[in-house]
Amino acid sequence: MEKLTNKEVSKLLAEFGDLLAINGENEFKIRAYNNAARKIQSLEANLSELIKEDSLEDIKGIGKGIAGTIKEIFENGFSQEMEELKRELPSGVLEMTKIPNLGPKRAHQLYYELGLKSVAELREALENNKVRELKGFGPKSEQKLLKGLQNYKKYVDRIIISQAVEEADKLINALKNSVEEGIIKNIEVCGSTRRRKEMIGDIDILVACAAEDKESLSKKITELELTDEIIGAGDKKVSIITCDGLQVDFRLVSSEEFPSALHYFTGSQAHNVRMRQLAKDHNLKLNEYGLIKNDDSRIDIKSEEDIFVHLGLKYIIPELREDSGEIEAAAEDRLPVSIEVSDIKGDLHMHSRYSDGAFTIEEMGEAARKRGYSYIAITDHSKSLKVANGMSVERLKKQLQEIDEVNKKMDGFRILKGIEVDIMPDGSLDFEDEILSELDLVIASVHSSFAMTEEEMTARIIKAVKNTEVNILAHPRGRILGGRAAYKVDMNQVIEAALESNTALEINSSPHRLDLDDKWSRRAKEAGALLTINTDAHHYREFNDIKYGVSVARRGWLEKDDVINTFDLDKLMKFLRED
DNA sequence: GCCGTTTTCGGCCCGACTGTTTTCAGTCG
Repeated sequence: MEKLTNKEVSKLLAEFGDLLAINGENEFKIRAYNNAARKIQSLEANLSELIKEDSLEDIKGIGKGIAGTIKEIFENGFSQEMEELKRELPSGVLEMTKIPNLGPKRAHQLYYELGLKSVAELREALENNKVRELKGFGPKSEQKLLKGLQNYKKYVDRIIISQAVEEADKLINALKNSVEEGIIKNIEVCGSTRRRKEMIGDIDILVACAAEDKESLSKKITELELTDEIIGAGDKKVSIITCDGLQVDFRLVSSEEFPSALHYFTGSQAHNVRMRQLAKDHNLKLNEYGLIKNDDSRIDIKSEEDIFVHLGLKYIIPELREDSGEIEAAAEDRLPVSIEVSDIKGDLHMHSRYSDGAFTIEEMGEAARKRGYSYIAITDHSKSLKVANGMSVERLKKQLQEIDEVNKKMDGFRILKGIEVDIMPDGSLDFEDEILSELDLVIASVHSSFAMTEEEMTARIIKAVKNTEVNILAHPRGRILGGRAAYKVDMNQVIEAALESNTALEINSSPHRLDLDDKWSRRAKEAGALLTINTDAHHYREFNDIKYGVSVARRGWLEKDDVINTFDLDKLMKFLRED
């Protein structure tokens, strides 16, 4: 049977939790399942390995019961208890809980008191005013649910991080422009956007202002041109849906509360739960308004960092706040010294007009030099990638001459001769080794025949990685966010091969790829492999995407020395010349 | 269901907003 992925198991556990909730089970039991689902989702190791080692119960939050359920799901593809629950509850009831403002309790009521088994039946009951007769429902609930029913599928599911950052900037500027200067004391995007997750579900914006301005500011938010629908609006919290179908939550606090609100609102939820427990252990209470002692007096908090310090921790950057070991590491002073954009000395993956780029070699070089880089590599596509105007041997040789010419004009800056060579289905490369050996740097990547078995694809990629001419494996898993799933490949084996053959694994900074992702980057580092963060730019504007790649690296616990393009030119060349 | 430098039983993060209520439950983050 096909192995289930961590993600699929996580989804099943969460679904189990939802089913239990609809059935009115103990809320802490439900929480345990949801907690376990989150743990599995953010797990680095592969579940099948943990099952083999019988070490599931080592994960905090997973005990005998849930470990048993996971094993059962793995062996049989389903859990007996879950199937029984599903038999009791039609799938439409679970679907109902996806409608805004309709949770498990009310779904339970609708099913057991009105016998509603599907979203369609719910709609009919709402239209016939049947629902308002239930206890706890009324005419307003009826209207809200009808509206939610229209929209619940229309809303955007998730957007990529770059879109979220742009959208947040737009909203922040729009709000700033709608009020007098000085009203907004501080404003910051929080949530998963601040943690720089690769995909974002909704946007959270924190605003500091004076108490007397809260009401008018709340009103301003609901009146923004970008606001399509108001979900809720109080003087502390406003939730809207934008014209693009994106949910945005605003929180309004005082300047004094801003640091603790910033921490709270940045999350992740799992990180916050741990931090609040930790506060409790210190006989304190942590919430969005501050760190509060038992006698209700506040501890003076000037910055987010102060919160960590008061709880005996080193400062944890937002990218690491996922409850994946950062709190323990902060307590023991072994957090990584996270890599920063300013550590990057050059970009080793980009395209010029020789293939599918928009600019000449000189234009790309000049733009990179202006950015403050000390080197770049021009890495156009090889011949078989016809859709991207892949180069023949002759054009490659012409390009090498041109790079020599341009380098003569560049002072204190170097353009490396590179190529992005296709990995053919049999694992061979699209150019002979003899030609590749003339280059400073060879990137290998897969652009065709994605639908191979895991064994075939793994063998294909490992063969390329082990070729001594290859220095970098680009976008190793081939995924396009929101577009194409990663091809099937055993990354653990690829990482081992990269380590043995001194090949760097790329974090491709294109916000559509972000490949490797945070988890695999962390895994690669732990295995001792080296990485490289590049933009794959086809336009020099895309050099700016490097920040997204660096965010992935930060989320993956990477430090400067794990990434070859933080090296100065001499050290980099030494790495490239080693086999 | 999970967990334990006071515990194997009795807790489990904390708060905002809404609608239905007359003090609160449900939903959401």
